[in-house]
Amino acid sequence: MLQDDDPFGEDALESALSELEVFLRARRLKMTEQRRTMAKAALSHHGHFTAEELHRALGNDGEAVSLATVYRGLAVLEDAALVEGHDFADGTRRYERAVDRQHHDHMVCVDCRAVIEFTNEKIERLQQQVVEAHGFTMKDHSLTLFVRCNVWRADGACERRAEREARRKAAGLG
Amino acid sequence: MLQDDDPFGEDALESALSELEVFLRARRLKMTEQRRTMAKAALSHHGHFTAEELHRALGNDGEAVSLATVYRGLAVLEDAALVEGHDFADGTRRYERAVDRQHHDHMVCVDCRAVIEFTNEKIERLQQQVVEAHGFTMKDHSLTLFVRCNVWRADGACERRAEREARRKAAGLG
DNA sequence: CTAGCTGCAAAGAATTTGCTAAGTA
DNA sequence: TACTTAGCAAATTCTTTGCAGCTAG
Repeated sequence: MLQDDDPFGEDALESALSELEVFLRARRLKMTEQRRTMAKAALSHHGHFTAEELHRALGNDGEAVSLATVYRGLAVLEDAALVEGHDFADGTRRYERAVDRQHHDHMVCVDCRAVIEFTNEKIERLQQQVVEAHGFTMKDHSLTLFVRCNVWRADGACERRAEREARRKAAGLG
Repeated sequence: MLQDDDPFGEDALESALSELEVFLRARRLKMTEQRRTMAKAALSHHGHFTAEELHRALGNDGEAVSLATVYRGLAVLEDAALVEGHDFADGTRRYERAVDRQHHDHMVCVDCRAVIEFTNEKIERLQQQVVEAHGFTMKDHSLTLFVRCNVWRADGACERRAEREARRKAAGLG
């Protein structure tokens, strides 16, 4: 799931890593092998990933980092703004690279859980206006559109849909 | 937390309950004392509440419903569109009445966790346009603006802020 | 050296589920 | 009566934490 192709560039990665070092130094935290490994993997990955997935990916590379450390490390990387965490209302937090990326929002397919990104400047501006109109300060915002991506109708890409519905039905509740 | 004043009206509540009955009948589910009790409490409550809170509220009224049943019941009420569930990224699902209410989005204060509602037609329309432009079907959407409501500066209403920060600091990562 | 880190196993919080008695249509 | 529920407790899932030894600065 985490891929080796680098949509980011060797140099960009290097610069992000030194950003991380600056961040760590500023709070007397340490640059460890694990943090470096995780940062590299997280930044090179394109798309969203969970703690569990990052953990598995590192395990496969023979660069194993314990799951607890992955959770702690992701918190650090998020604080350092190298990654961004999202809550897509399915009980599992998802992350994505936050450096060298423009801001965007998400659509999540309720069938197959695919995540589609989009940007809309007008919406951004309107959000800011709403917050200001109340006299508040915007710290963050999260816009997620839950959609049916309809892909399954064409080529079965939403195959997980069937699974999930079967599971749900079997579990009772109608 | 759940209050007895009814911002909803006796008759509106009755009509919502029969809506629920129709929903249940349509899927051969049963109208039980617990479901009726929960529906009443949930609908009469104004503002957001958690499963835990609803459970406690019913317990206090001497109308005890087990926590498991509250969870299952909220799922039914949500399916029946009597309540709406939200995920404000703090690990606990929150609900609110969904009948006789216009759609709205939320601002959540990152300091005191206060929830402020707002509506913005323009944003709604733009969201719909985005989804359509991709050929998807909108099933739901969730827009949450995380803000600093600044109230604490004036009157201390955001006092929980201090608590939370202390806890966070004590928990390490700091 | 020494504060901070890691791995491990255990703890936690929120939510879900299996099972059996009980209730509804 | 037949099928859906409720309550309870155990199980799950994701995430956090305590602790003892390890490591970077």
